[in-house]
Amino acid sequence: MSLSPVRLRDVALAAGTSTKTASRVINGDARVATDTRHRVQEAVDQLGYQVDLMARSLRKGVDDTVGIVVPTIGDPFFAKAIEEIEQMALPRGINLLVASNSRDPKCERKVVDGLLARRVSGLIVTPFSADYSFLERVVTPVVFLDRHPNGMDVGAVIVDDEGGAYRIVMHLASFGHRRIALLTDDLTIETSRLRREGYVRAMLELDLPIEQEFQATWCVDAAQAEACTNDMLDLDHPPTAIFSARSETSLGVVRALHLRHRTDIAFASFGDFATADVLSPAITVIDHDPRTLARRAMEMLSERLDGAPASPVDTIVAVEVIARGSGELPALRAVS
Amino acid sequence: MSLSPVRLRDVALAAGTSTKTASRVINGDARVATDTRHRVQEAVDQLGYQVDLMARSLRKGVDDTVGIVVPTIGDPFFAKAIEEIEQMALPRGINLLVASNSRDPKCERKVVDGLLARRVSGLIVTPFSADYSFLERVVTPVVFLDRHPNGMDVGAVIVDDEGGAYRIVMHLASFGHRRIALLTDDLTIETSRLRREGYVRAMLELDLPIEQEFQATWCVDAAQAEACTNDMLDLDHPPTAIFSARSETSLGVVRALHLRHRTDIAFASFGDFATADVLSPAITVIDHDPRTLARRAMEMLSERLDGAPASPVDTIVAVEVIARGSGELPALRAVS
DNA sequence: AACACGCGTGACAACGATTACCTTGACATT
DNA sequence: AATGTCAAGGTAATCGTTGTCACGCGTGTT
Repeated sequence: MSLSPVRLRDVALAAGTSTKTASRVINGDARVATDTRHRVQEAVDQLGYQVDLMARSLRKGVDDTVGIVVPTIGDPFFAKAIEEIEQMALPRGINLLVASNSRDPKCERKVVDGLLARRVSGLIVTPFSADYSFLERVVTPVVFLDRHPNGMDVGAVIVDDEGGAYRIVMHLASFGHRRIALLTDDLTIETSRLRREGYVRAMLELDLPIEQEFQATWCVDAAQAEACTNDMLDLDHPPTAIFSARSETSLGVVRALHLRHRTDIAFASFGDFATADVLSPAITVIDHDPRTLARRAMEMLSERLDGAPASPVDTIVAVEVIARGSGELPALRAVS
Repeated sequence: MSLSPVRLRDVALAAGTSTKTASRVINGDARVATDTRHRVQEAVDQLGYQVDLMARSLRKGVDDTVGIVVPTIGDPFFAKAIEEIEQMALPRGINLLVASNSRDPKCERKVVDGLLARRVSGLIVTPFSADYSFLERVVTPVVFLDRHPNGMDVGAVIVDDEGGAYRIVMHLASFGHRRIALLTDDLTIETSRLRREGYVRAMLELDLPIEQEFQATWCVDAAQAEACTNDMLDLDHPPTAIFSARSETSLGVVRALHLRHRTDIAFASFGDFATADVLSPAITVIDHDPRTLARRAMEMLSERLDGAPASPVDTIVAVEVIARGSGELPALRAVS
């Protein structure tokens, strides 16, 4: 029935000690006589004993496990982040519980509660749009990744969304573009909102009009982004440059431009993607590496696990523009 | 200290029952009077009680958790597979422990042992190259995904690697190619080996020579694939068509071809990738959907959890060739 | 000589839920 | 009326490990 019928008591019996002493050996407690330690070690090896982590966790009150919640696991950005965190956790003997909130606020709370009920020692969460204030009453350390939670005033590990967007729009404009379109995901998502703010700031500073027709602010996937791009290009006065605020939507834009053979439209993407440098023209992007973000988050969580208090200050990861060609296409002289 | 100071005894106390009855209500046992059930329910809601899953798991002997082990989490193929499994597990209240074996046989055993020590109720494993015979003595159900384990004679959920590779090579040949190169990952990996076998079968059947110079059989990443492609193209008699047996390596091939502006070389990839249909020419691929594979694996695991015995028979998922252009480029007349 | 102290160790009680087993009373059956 | 059946609920043991406390012993201190 049992996974392995070998219990600590069996080890203790074989070594001729009490379970407590065997436990000490296993936990590397220094206060054990060398020869006793030896006998226990031998019994462990011979019997093939393995701790029952469930029992350990119950006794200790926490589980050596970190939970991570992201909107979608399949998104390459989050997949890479998960990978990085797993790599950092593994050597410390920490396991990773992965869950997605499925971009659904209802699901979101349930998923986090489920992880907490499992007594994870810590949590890394990319919030979607649920209210997270309930976490204030929870002692489990939580680090927020990529966005701030609603209803909670706490620091997060984020990238410079606003600044990056601002810079890339300025970049596009420096090639003569005045009609710059914006594609974003759902604006209730903080990253989308901030990137839009960067876009707006740049446009205002440049004294360029923010046309309603050039604002596609609800593209949740590549297909929608493609449709929106097509719509914009069909306008009487279409944009000459496009800024897509997310890798996923960028795929849609690229697809639309490609199918229409519009190699004259300038394009820049917030977020790199696999073949961005191989397309013709190669895609200019703002690189924001999920691994860096993840690493910072895990470091912060480790500190919290060691007792550091939650910081109200953000950790902001810088981003950089990678010019590859698509963002440097000049604006053609206006037709009108 | 505790996550939530509310224990089952508190609920029982508030409802005026024994913990046993409260437990019955929580576990949906029918043998509870409606009004008692009501009182307990109320106490649960009011106190905000949540089961301690650690305690439950210790008592029950298993944890409502499924572990998944893949070579690399960041690989889009496995990321999608993980996503699918998580989506299937969530509604059943099953959590997902994700771990990677880091393509390292030493790590592999440790990772699986760690998950078993956690008393997961089941395991889905994409084996790398460790010996898995130790699992024969383990009662936890394990389903193998994408490959068979070494040292164990058991069914797995796999795709038709050999057949798919065979078909795509025949496809390339039907456009006049005789000099067809092969790029694979490490051949100790079953998928790589089988895809190579499909290639070999096709070549033999077509009576085409299998040139050593056209076999790059150790491309673990895109960079190596790119280098190998460049080497081949620099040969005196380079290939006119290339078959890459893995998405990751395909990215390298695409990069090499693109940078050399070689739009004359035919190319096909085992495994689709994000912008394959947007490149010029668009990339012909063998589509093998990670979600389908994952779904089958999870279904099989569910059956095993319900007591079904391990099947020695494979579940083979069919694959299909998606012709997009790059694989239909004709062979130019030989120069010699 | 009395005392405190550190060390190695073990007995025992948690941790919080489930489960095997038991009691009780209501009702049906003979 | 006696008995059997079954629903509803309780008691105490238990899952495997670790923390608390106490013990015996040798040593250095006063």
